[in-house]
Amino acid sequence: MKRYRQSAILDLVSREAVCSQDALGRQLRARGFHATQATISRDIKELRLVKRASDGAYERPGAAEAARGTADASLRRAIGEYLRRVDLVQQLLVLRTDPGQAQPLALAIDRAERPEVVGTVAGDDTILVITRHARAGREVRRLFEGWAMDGRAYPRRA
Amino acid sequence: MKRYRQSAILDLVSREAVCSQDALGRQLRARGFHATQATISRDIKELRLVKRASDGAYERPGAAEAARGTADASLRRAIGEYLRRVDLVQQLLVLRTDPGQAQPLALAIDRAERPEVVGTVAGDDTILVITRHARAGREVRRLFEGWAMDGRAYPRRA
DNA sequence: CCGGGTGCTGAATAACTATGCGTGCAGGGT
DNA sequence: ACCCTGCACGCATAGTTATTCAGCACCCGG
Repeated sequence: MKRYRQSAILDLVSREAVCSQDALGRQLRARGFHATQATISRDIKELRLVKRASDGAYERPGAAEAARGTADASLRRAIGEYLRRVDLVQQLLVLRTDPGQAQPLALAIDRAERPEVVGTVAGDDTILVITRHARAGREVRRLFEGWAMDGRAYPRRA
Repeated sequence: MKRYRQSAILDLVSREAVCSQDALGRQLRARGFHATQATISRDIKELRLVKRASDGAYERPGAAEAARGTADASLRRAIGEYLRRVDLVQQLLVLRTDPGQAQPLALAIDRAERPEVVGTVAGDDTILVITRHARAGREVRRLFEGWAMDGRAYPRRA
């Protein structure tokens, strides 16, 4: 029983954002498993799942990295994860992240080696991206803003 | 204030396993920050930290992957994380993991391309590793068992 | 010098998760 | 057959985290 149930948990969690063990319990019931929250807590621990603070969903650690492909896909993912705001001044792009996240995002931008981007300077929560000219800046902004919208569909609690 | 505090949180969390927001609060106080659990909860959410179910510690997602180097180091890490038991029968090594973890571990073993290992077959929580001969099997077992002991030093709650 | 925002925070509390304890159910040995 | 031992589990509850509600500071336009 335990084995099948735990597999079902992995499956459920990979398909959709499940934010509480009770919710998981209900989903499991729909699949024919009956388990209390206590049991699910133990399962989750054994499966070494991780709970994201940002939306409370459970996931397998490294699930994100498995989905990661090229440097470009990586950048896309980093943007979806870290980018908060974008401002454009001529050919200079000012990106804001939550505190401490500027470095990883800047790294992803550098690695993507986009031709329009001349270079980046990153502080703690701000990145300055220098593009070749204002036109390139606008393009990059549009691109980044589009990506930033992508991963925003997690359910919130009521 | 918020910014500095959040940076301190990232720093603390990367240095040692912190399992609760109250504990984090105490550590912060030692560094001169005063914040209630409510504030820390919000910080953790903004920083998008993740809470491991296995030991309750907070971490940055991808912290593990950043620390990852060669395929060998990756294997080492996967073993520390997933391997539960090892049995040896002649040149056949039977590895046990928690449910659903056999596939990722087998993948890591394959990728390491160790010369003693001919191939692997993985189910849900069991991996069969075929080595060239019994001697090679013993070597690999010793190696894996050593690695499996490495990462076992997380603090537990009292 | 006001209102009206906005952002950050603490206190209280609701929501969620972990765990001690007890039960029942195999499997193994005597 | 009977007693161990180990495992899985539920119940109750302790422990941990998220959120709501308010208050305060700051800023900006009138």
